[in-house]
Amino acid sequence: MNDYLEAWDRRLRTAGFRITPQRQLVLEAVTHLQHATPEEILEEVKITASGVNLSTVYRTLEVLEQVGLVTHAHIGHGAPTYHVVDDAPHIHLVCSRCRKVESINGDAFAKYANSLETENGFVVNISHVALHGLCKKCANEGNVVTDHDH
Amino acid sequence: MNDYLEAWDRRLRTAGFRITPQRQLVLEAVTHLQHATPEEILEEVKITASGVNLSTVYRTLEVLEQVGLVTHAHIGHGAPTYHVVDDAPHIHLVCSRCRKVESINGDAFAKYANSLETENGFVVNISHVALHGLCKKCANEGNVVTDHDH
DNA sequence: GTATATGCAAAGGGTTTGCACGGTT
DNA sequence: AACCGTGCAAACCCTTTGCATATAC
Repeated sequence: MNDYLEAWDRRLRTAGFRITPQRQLVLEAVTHLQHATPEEILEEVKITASGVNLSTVYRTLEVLEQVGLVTHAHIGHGAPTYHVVDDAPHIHLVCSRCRKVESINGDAFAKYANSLETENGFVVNISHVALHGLCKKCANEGNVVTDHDH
Repeated sequence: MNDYLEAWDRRLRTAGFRITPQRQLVLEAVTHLQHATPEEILEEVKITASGVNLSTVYRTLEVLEQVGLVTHAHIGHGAPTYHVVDDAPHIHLVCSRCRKVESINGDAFAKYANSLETENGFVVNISHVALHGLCKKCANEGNVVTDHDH
């Protein structure tokens, strides 16, 4: 583990939140699943604690995000996906045609983000970035960028 | 005007779609409003044709996007915003704290996008890009990246 | 003991869909 | 005349909210 997870409870406490089994389980589920929607997180949590409610998952994710333990990105049409903040910084490439999602190293993007910060003062949340377009395979097959996506 | 708008009806026709008043009005509304949600587009369209239905706007936007006349980006929590494709390429910076949206020139981003294409084969739809983070003002004021946003 | 967190159920926003009618080709 | 596009209404998914109960502190 690492500082983030060792100290998850301290993070919550120092921000004035209470420690509950639900919060622990949701955080563990996000950590374990890597990129999961609230619904998927609920299913994971229910394996251990079947009584947990979806609205609790939503409220918990909001809290965990507030204290910086998790973040989310918008991939695909529907629900956002959550992941723990200390994952290796990465960005998401979402194919508008085949819907496949790739996670790629965020270092190159970070350079662009830094120039943005220097020139515009805007600080990008890199973990949140999802770029839409055509993956290698689809770009080679077709040409019209349909992009019905998300 | 320009090629895109002069030929909007040909674009549709050659793709096998029919020309209808609704499609013309929706395209005009998107052009005029610049970054508008389906709901906002409907209101604009209704000024001229009060009988038009929301579902028609959705279906029409899908068609217009398929033939490459419009595209959309995800800004804020809720509905996506649509804009015409021949707008000067730009990307959106969405502040997670104050919710303000800036549109900035997309040239610098395009360089990063090109490197992505070279190295990963992924072709980014630049008009679709929305980067989330903290705007200059909010970055200077606070520090915790809350990012409740969408 | 008190304030916060949870479960439940209902409501809400945004989007999609089935169907019959009307309009474009 | 044939087919596509539209309006309408219902259904759908995802998310939020009010309230009473339970729980962490």
